[in-house]
Amino acid sequence: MSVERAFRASLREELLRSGVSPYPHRLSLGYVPIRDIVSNRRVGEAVSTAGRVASMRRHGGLIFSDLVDDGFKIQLSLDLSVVGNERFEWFIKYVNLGDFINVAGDLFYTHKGELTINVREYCLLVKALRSPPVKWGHKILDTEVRYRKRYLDLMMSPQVRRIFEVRFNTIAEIRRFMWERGFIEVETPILQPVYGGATAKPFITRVHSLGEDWYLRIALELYLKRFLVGGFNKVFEIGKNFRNEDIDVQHNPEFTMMEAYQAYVDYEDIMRLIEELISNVAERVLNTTKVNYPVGGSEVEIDLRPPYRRVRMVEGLREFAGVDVEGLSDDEMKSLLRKHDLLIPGGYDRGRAIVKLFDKLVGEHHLIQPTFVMDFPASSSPLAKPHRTDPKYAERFELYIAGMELVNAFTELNDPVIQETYFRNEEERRKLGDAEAHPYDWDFVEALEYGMPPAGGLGLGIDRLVMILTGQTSIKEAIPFPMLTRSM
RNA sequence: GGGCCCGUAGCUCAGCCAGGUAGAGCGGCGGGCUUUUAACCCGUAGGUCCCGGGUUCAAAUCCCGGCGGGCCCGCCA
Repeated sequence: MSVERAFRASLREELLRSGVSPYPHRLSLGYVPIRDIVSNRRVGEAVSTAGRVASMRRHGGLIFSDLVDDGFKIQLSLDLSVVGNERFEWFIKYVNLGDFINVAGDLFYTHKGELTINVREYCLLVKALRSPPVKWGHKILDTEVRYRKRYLDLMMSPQVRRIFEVRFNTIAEIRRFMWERGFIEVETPILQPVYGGATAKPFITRVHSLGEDWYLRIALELYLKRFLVGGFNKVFEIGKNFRNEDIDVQHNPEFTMMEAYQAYVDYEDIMRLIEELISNVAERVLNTTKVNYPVGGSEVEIDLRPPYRRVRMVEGLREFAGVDVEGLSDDEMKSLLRKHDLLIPGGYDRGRAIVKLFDKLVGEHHLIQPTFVMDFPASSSPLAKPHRTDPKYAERFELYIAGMELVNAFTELNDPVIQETYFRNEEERRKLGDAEAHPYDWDFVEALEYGMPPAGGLGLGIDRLVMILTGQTSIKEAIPFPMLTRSM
């Protein structure tokens, strides 16, 4: 490596001495994207383009080379009899794999039928001091290198590039969908004096000018609801959340959520909104609502077309685990928890116990096709409105796909007195050892006291949606620069 | 927090079990070759064997500790 780098650095020096810039400011030969050239083949026509030299195959006085530009590739041929001896030799001496060049020439098809630019002129644009780690189109296999130096992963592998094209198209389509339905995209603070909107451990950061420790947000929820109080009826935000918890195949400490809140609707309306959103986005991004996803070692076809199955949490436990929690006494619940090695931080609570059992016995294993799990126990949902027919439950649901939780949504709690009670309960649980209990947010309660319209809201994990749409089982594959330990 | 696997050339890996001169292919560089596309042929350079300690005449190899990565479980939305 160091030998090769030194060699290329010496070429750079030679170029500078000879008055040729190894990093010119502008393209001297013009530029049409390779994407446009290959999609609009006009054989015989003169074209100019630019890109990275991805391969070279020399046959005496003829060099075939592949030029890659913005994910598209075209073959060049450099013919000694066309460019002349001097420019031919210069190319061999000074142009290496990984360099960027600007070329002008004529389009033709080779004997093998490949569209090729017969180069008349060329110009070096960038002298790369390091060569590409693998041949273009081949995957780097060392996962650590792929994550730490994602630019190489993107550079070398069209499949990896494709994942991120899907990711950013997905975000664009979500945005378009929400705008089309009249939602306004807003911004809320990432740095917050009180975190909230989810149960998670936060990152703490120092605000020097205030002399205070603040938090990086763990959710968007409480500030978006303040928009509802302020009179906005339909708002959404796409942004990063930060949760100071474990890193694994479904969790990255920094991850992307879309949250949306709509006045005058309930969680039933939100279910329909989500069905439309996800199927619409899949259709737009993939041209299909059917995706293949590995589940338990084999590919399963998942159909994102509505309607999605709706199942109450207690019914799910009955159907998939054979447990009728509504018929169990607290003592029976506790022994069931013990049997499955489940602990409840902050002490036993019937609602939380039901959720624990559901997560353990049902969640990942059974909910492969899109399924709304409805009606969580009220005590597990301090920001959701109690159920209209049974206040032991909350009007809350989660959407599961491929065993992953993608969406969490409620009919939003807008009674400030109940909200205050829930916050107090959470504070009590915190004192009893539940580090992830929801903090008390006085200002939010005060906002509710001014009146928040009845509303439905949702949070969608975008990284996980991208995993589903691209068939990836690790969230690191769906995040461009996933979090890894600093050192290498 | 627990378990399993991995770390050797730019890349992919062999060598480790059973200690004795650091290897191959690809890539790089030099040469040859005017229709190749994982081009081909000849030659050649390239090493902190993840780090530290121990055992030994001798450690990539055995032992201990650490670091980094992957996966599974626990915890967690």
